[in-house]
Amino acid sequence: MAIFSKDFRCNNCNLRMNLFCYLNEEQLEDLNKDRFEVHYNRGEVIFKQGGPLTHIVCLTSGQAKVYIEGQDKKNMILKIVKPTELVGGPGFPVDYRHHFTVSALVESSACLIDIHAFEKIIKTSPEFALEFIKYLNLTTLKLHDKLMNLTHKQMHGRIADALLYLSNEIYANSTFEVHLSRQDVAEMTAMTKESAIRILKELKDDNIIDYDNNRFTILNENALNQISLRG
Amino acid sequence: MAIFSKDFRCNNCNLRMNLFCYLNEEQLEDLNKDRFEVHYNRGEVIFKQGGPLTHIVCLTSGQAKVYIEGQDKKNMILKIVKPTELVGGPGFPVDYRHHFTVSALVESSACLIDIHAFEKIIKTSPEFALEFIKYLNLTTLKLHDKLMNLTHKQMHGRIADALLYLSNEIYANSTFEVHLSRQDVAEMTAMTKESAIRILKELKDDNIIDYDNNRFTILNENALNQISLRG
DNA sequence: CGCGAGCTTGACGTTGTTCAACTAGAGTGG
DNA sequence: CCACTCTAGTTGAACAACGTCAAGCTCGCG
Repeated sequence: MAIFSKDFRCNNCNLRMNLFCYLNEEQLEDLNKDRFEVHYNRGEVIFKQGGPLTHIVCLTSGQAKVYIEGQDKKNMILKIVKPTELVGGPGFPVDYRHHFTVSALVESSACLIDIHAFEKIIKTSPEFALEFIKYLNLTTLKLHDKLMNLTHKQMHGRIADALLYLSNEIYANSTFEVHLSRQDVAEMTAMTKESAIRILKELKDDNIIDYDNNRFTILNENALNQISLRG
Repeated sequence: MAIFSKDFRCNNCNLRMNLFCYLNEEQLEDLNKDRFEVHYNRGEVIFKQGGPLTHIVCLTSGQAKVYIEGQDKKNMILKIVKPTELVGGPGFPVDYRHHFTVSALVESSACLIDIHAFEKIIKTSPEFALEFIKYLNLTTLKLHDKLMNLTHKQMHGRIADALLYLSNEIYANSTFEVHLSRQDVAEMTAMTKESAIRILKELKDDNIIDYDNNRFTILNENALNQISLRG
């Protein structure tokens, strides 16, 4: 893969996040020194909740799930990330620890940027800092949405949200094959896997969606939107 | 109040948030030009969800509630703010609109800083920018907590959380008089006011808390912590 | 062929909401 | 001063939503 070639550098990286377009050549060159690529197999942990936040991660290929590990195996999937999304970690610069776990859903690779180099860039590029603040606030807005949806909607609405999220934001297609287990779907929607299965089946019986194993098709997006809205 | 005196300026403001200690005299002087105080009566809206984000607000006296207005009057109180907390608004610099409403729970006053002046400070002071990022990430971490608590705990645990929050973080006292209605308590804990009332009564019957009207006393903090942990 | 992991289904009990009724206190107008 | 109304608080009963538990299923793999 080109990304692993010897003369590959941030400057000519076409996988770099749009956030980094606020940096000049020199800054990118600087950044290039303190980054490296890592390859992950399916299921492998990219970074772990509670572990030290030494690098900012930018997914360059594959797909990963970001989740908080609660007590009694009660996890909560915050989002799915795809290239070339940054996975910062809110521990920066609070306690320099990770507050969620990220694990690869498929074979993936990621660009790891040294946290101090990242901090230096923020300090030297005000435009970058502002853009990073924008990114953080966007994340907060999505969290607000998630909070409202998960606490105020009942299961049908929550499953509808999850399906629309996958279809629209992750796969950009009404048919898609997920790399998530039923348990994962449950952890996205704050319910038990049994409930998730039941609601999915109901939606299938009502001809709103169809699926076979992990291959889903949204047959009636309007109906799904209605269910999402009604809660 | 001294804060309204004519020669009152950011430089000698003892109400200024610790965030601003990263600014020098000149920057504070600059900031001083683009700020002003506003006084609010109980119940008045300081800024409104959906409205334009023209100023960053820093509460200088009183107390306010920050809440998202959902459909069908299903609101969610995100937090209570007290002096001298900043209430930024995640719309900055995303869409320059407010994404939650802030209203005064008691007579309050706030320092309103022009959003462009604030943006300018971020661009001119890297230390301030980094500190602001830290503040944003702390907010995100608290949101994660809230998300986990509200989705994975049942009502007793959620009420316990709310009481501990008020006692420890807002009033710093085991006895406190809230300016919240039962409906507000319900909106903090994502349940109906009937349920909130029932759980509060149960806790009172079990001698874990006591209350008369809006004056609460935590009698057995250990028990409350246990309830919070058990979910 | 047997094993284990993930998936599925049904029965059942618990949790939490809804609805309706009742109470207390604060304001309002005659 | 007394109705009257309005709002917030409270309670109980009925009901729906959701989780738990247990059983059976499928499929890939050794």
